[in-house]
Amino acid sequence: MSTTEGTTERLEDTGYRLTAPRRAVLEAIARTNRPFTIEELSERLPNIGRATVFRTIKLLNELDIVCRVPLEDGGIRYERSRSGRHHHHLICSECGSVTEFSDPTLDEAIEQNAETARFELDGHSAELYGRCAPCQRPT
Amino acid sequence: MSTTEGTTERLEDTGYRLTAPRRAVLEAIARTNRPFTIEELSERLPNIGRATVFRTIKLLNELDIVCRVPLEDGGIRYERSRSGRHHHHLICSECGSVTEFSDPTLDEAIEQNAETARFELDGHSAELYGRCAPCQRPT
DNA sequence: AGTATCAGTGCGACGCTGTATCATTGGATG
DNA sequence: CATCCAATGATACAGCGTCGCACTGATACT
Repeated sequence: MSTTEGTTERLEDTGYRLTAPRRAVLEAIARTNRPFTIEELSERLPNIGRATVFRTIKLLNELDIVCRVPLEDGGIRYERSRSGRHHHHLICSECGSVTEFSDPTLDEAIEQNAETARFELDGHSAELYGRCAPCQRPT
Repeated sequence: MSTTEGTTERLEDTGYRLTAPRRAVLEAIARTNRPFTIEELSERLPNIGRATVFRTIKLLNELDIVCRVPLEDGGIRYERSRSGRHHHHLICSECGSVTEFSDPTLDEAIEQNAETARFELDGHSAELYGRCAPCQRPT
């Protein structure tokens, strides 16, 4: 729910319009607790054009309200960003759950490598694939 | 050139057939020094079916002979893997060059995070985006 | 060497994900 | 409440990759 709250002002402050479709997308996302594809989201919003859903998610991604989650197989899902800031993902291949984490040590290791290579770092991504704790229980 | 050499046996040893199209793809890759898209590769091999190029690259990727390079914009390029083993990428958004690097410290930081979250790690990816040293020269 | 077998190929159709176009609509502002 | 232009919806399109299927040719067996 806090997703919808703080966000409406975010949109306005950034000069974007708060329209009915955008509100609908935000609400749909707030009601979701698992990573979703655009297609899934679009199906749950039959009155909203597919293109608009794509456009809205792209926008929300730029505003760090949702984040892109690249899967191991090359697929893409999205999830509402809990922290709203830079982070990495633990992606469970069993149940599909995605957990965010931040780690200064990890970020520093990345920066260190860039520096060594005299590489001017703009951004980076790091995804961890495997099985989350609940999914490790014996079958 | 070493790409073609060691690889032919790799294919045979793994039970795959060494066919003319696969040889052609390997040679084309050996002649390339920059990351490529399948489409580019396919254009350079007009006698080889597009599907076959896809299939071959998929195979070579599994054998760690080429590696997938996910770009910042979501696009995918491939590059022949120099090390043939686990590594990360420095991806220049200016010239598109891709540099491999390995760093035990980085890998360890990743493993540490997985452990903390009681996450059973299968694999991970880390991509660094920015500008390589030559591209930082004043315009 | 001759032949049988089936992995690999080529072609074209298809599917999925995302974007472009463009006429229409409806928020924000004064 | 009138104006303006960002945003929308519908649809066509583009890119990337896979599928299905008939054919071929590399490998193994005799």
